[in-house]
Amino acid sequence: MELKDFGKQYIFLPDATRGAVRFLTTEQLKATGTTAIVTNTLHLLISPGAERMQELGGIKKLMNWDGIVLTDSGGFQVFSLIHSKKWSGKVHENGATFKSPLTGDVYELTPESSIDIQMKIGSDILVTLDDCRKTNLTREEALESVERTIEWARRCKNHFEKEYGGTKETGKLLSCVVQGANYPDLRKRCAQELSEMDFDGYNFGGFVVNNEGQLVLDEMKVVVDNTPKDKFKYAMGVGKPQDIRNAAEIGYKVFDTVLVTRNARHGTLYSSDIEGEVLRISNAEYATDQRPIDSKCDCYTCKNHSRAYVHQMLKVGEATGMTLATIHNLRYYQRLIETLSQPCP
RNA sequence: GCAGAGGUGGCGGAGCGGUCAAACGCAUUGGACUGUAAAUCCAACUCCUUCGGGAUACACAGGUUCAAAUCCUGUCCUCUGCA
Repeated sequence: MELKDFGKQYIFLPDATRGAVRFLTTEQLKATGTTAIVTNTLHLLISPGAERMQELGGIKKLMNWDGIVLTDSGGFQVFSLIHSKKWSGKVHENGATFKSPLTGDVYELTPESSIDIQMKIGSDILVTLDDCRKTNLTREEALESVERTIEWARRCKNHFEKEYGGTKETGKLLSCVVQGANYPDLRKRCAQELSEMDFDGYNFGGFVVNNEGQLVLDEMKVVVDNTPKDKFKYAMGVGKPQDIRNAAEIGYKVFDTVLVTRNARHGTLYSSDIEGEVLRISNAEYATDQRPIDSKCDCYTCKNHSRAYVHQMLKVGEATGMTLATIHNLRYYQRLIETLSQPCP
């Protein structure tokens, strides 16, 4: 697929946060039908570091990956690690300053440095640094987040264009993140102001589900309605299979979620044989089940192994169990994406 | 046979007079996970219950005490050392 066509069709990107989809080789990843992945700026910054990534020829060479790479900006980590005080650091007007829990080294993530790092990683699709926060924000907090996100997006774009020549020179795409929490007017304002800056894609940021676990479709729709029709819409972190279907219906084309791979490792698999499509492989009932996880699935796991085998391998903590489960879930998601592309009968 | 040490929930293992249905691990059984600090986390795990409790329980049988898994006596069993 040509990069310029990214997001014209539905696409699901697994998270290869640190340069690998956990428990999978690049070859196994390709075999699931995956054509694009997400890696993370902040994780790769901490290890192996931006300079080292560049020295090694970038993520694609390192992974031997010939598909598309999208780098998340680190905005979400700013939220989940620094705002939540899991890492020591602080968020300020200029970005975030924080200490690596690994080495104690102090890092400064700014809109400009985020772009620099993403360039050094060798990303195809960059994401602007955003000020992501928890749910249930007060209006003031949400407003501050929106204003900062817009300002940082502006700085990212300026830097990307001045320093690297922008999309024209690099052939890379730059997408931005829309914040605004659950305030539709703030979402709208954020979407409109970002649209004026003309990005290649618009990503729905913040938390995608409410406290009840329901996808925030209304907020998501505001963003679709207030961003350019011809640019891709990326629902970051979405989601459960049904959430992806619902988001697709209102106009989102690009998806990623940790659920697919994390659930696999934790024994929550997907199967069209099961009502509700969730199969908890660790449950006792599968200990002697000789059937494949999903009778309609064409993945390596389903073609070669039984539910009982995956159950047993996961139960005893064999890495192979994680691998087989991850392969299946990823393939399930890729097939889900294929069905979205087909017109409803 | 003699001398030590010891027998606690499915397993390992704390507790050594009251706050013990008994820490903690493991196993088991459910559940959660949504831009990955996650091969993680949560819950249940003697029986009954109208969820307030109730009844049995720490090898077995007695005993001391207001009160025993904890102290005493006997029985059975296990391990280590010496013959």
